[in-house]
Amino acid sequence: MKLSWGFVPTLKEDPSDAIMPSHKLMIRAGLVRPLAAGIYSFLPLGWKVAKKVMQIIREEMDAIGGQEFHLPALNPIELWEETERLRDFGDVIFRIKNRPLVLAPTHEEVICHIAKHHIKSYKDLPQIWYQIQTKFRNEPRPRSGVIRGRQFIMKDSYSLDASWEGLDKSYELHKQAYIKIYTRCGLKFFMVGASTGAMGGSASEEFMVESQYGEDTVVLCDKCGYAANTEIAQSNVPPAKRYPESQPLKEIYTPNVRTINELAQFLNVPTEILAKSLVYKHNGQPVLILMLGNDQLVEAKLLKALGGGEISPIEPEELKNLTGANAGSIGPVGLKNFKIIADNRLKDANNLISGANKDDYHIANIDMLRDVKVDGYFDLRKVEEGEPCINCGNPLRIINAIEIGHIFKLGTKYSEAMKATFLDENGQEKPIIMGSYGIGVERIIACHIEQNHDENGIIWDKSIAPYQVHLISVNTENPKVVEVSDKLYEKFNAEKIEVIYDDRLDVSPGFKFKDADLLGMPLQVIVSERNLKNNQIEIKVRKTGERILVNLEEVITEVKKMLEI
RNA sequence: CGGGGCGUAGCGCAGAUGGUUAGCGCGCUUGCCUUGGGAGCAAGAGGUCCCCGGUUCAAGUCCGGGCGCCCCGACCA
Repeated sequence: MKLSWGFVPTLKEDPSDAIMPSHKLMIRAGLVRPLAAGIYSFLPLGWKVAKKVMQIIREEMDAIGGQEFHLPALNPIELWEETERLRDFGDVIFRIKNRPLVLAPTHEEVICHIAKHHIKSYKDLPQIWYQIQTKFRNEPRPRSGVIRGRQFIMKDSYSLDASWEGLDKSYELHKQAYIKIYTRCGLKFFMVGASTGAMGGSASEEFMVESQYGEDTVVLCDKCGYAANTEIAQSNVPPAKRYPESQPLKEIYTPNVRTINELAQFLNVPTEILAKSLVYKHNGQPVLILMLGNDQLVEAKLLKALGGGEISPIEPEELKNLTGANAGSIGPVGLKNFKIIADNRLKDANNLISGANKDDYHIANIDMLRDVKVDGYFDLRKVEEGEPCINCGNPLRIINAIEIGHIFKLGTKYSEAMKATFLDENGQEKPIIMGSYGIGVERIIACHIEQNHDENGIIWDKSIAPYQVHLISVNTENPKVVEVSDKLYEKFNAEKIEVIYDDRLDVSPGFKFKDADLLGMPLQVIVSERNLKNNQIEIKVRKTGERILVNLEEVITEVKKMLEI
């Protein structure tokens, strides 16, 4: 491609509303343009990168026996009612106004629909079906350029198995394929245990890229390798104590004390004997949640403990009506018509202090066994930096990360709901056992740029660079330079080396160099008057800045060597 | 969905207390000139000042409403 006619609109200045380097650079280098919030147009250069990423994904999915589909983005709304996900997704699902259709945010339903009609026997299994397709999600807040959009490209695949062992195998195949895909795309990444969320299922893992801009927080142990999303992460923090003797309950006057810290200070006691009460509504019913001290509640854990459904913090007014007290004075003792669950750290503890359900009063010496009717203990707390690792005791680290892939063992949630069954060896009807696996294509591109850029621009890995070579002619007033450059361009093309050629006659050398660094092709081949005098051509490595001079006749050979092709 | 910010030329922005013909840099067009790190000179083109309504002799500017975009939070399959 020649820049004299190619559409590569580069920008000298950063777009004002971009924060992340990848967002700025994708726009400045002419890869994408915003159309609306969370909606981007891919321009030729960006689309070329996307196609390379998709090709890598395709090759690795094919290698594990995946079969590529192309499923419709428009789905009948009934399909989504069958699995109740129309309700579960809520406003996130785009609905079509003039037909009973929705824009699919993912494709478990369609896969099940096909499987239901065509998978009849255990002999038809296993299957791995995948597609690379545009997904639609009405995100409440798109952000970070292409990283969270309302429309995005996703590789989604689905495994269909006759047994749980089969699912394990399909899951493992995907895990290995994903490792290869991200490695080939030149990403530094890691895996964490993750929450299955509303997708359901028994287990899931996420592929993560460390980034200060990441929307996820993950807990890492540098010693034993423990890694988990904070949505499920646990640590080895000590539980609250159980003293030999439980003191009698005692009401204490605590004027204007609202928070745990204020309470600890007011009573001059450690936070480890204080039980914090939170009230949520679960499917419309109030639930009291007891946490130790200043422990933070993880809503994903709470949702899991409650078995799914809808949860939200209770409104202050309703809280007052139900308990007679305001937040800050709520407690488990004497509370009626509330489901009460507690964090594991509080199990069997005694001599605790919590709210009295009366403003400005707390109750001391609460014994979880004697005074509280607990409906269950669960891990509900957020792990904090420096707490001992659950496996080895080493202090844990907490970092932000961007999720670039997620793999789920779904089980039979969808096949049961949609009656996608098969006959097993004994002629018994069984639901198909499913797995679901996703990769965000734009996120791979954005994360690659996050990890590979400098103050001048992008530094592409050759595996997904739009072009391998950026050919530059400087001193175009010299006909010899133009002639040699043109010939080199033809030669690169003949040799099937992808080349973008800055053949513009009216652009100064400095401008071309800046553009080349911004676009970030792995090698720059520079044809100039001063080097041509000695029959030499300059090759610059974008990543290292290293420059070498080679004889004109050796350029192609040298470039091939440097690109290892 | 809560909180904050912004909306003026393709992009980045300036336009106190309302007051002529709305500016600046970059980019764009034409000409001259220039060619190793985003050159220079000259002449140009380009505007629904986000939209609707109001106040006023007069609104980019003040008031009301709406829309859009960004950021923080909530949510995130």
